[in-house]
Amino acid sequence: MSELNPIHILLVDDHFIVRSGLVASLELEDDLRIVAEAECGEEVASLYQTHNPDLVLMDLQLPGINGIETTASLSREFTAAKVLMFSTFARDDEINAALEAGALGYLQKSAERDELVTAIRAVATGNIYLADDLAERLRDLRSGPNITTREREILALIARGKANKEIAEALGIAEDTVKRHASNVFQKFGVNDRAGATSEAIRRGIVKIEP
Amino acid sequence: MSELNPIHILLVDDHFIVRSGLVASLELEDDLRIVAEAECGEEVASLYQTHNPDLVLMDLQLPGINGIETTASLSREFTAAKVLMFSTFARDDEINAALEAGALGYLQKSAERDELVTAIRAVATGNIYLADDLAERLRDLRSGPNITTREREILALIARGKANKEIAEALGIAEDTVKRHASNVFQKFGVNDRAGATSEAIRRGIVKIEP
DNA sequence: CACGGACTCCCCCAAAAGAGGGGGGCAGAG
DNA sequence: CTCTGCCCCCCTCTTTTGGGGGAGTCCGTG
Repeated sequence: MSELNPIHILLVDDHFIVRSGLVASLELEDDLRIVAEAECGEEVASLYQTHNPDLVLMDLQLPGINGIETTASLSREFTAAKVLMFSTFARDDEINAALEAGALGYLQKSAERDELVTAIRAVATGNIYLADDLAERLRDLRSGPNITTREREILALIARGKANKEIAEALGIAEDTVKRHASNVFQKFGVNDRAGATSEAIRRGIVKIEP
Repeated sequence: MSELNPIHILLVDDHFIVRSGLVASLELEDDLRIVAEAECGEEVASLYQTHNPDLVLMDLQLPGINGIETTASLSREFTAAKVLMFSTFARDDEINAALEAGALGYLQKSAERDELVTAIRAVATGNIYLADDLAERLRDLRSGPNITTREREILALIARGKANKEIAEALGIAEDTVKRHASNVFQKFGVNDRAGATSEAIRRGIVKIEP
């Protein structure tokens, strides 16, 4: 809280624009000090060790190992690490994954400066920070239907246009079983065909889409 | 190029972090001057009129009217407006839409500072700026399969899990016609079922996904 | 005007999908 | 130990899908 004991921050973001924006904004607060910057997840561990920051402000979208994985491995290595995740989006599954990986807070990049500073101070002192609306959505997610790992696998293949028979062969199970899983997913999603399930899966971030 | 004739920039971005980052970075260049900032598309027109900037640096993702629509209406009103679109992603369809809306350049936020400055100078003097890889992808897109409006409509309904019969009723056409359109789309996409088509459509940005 | 593209509809048909109904095994939690 | 959730398999059934053929209109461009 005072200049005598500033919050040391390790910044992790691959966009220089964002880094310079954060540096410019945060250095206006005399209790915040950015002591190191990383451009990718790979650099984080060693920078953490040398600078021992009070808080890691981490972008979720990072090239290579992403913010979630970085957070997870950082938390494993340094259990005291306090991570505030910082993302362009507020996707339910990402928030969930970030918190499970050990992040203490999740903030959208659209957040105002005040909120950012509040979140930093909260997380640096070991509190959990989540904006109201995010907290609400997270509750919905946790109470919502949970898709099993097997169902995820089938879903991923369905979204890639695979037929039940192909999926069965790929997974080494009977086609009937694939249909069974698919039906269960449809029910959980409240849809009634694979196209609808595909949309849902992509929307919920269960299935990633890439070229 | 000189301090006597700096490039006046209107910045449009809803994220204060990005704005302050850009201000911090660009003011290091003495031929660049940010003369105004807008947080949303609605503010752009009047700010443009009062400041008459040489360049508008516009974020594509804006709340309310997005960067593309804003660019389109700005270009209509002020034909001399030079817009450099600035986006987190490099989605083919967005690049295409941005250029069609009248933007002279498209830059990813992951761009380095050098590239940003280069792009700004290029666009401010009326040139078109597109990174190599983006230009290449754009060519692919233009030469690639073009989906007709009717096909888009059908695609959107397919992605929402509608059956052919439902789509036919919704559009007031025969189910056979829906199937015909669907088949054509499958062929154009190189997929063989509606789930695959849904993925493709979402990936290409033809179908939007929202809660 | 002729041509191509978009849109429309018709027919047929094999294959797949989706919704039921069974049942069994195996883990972890209570 | 029982119960629950996940995973697996088999069956039947109806509906949907997707591919093939052919064929008409309308519209804009060359």
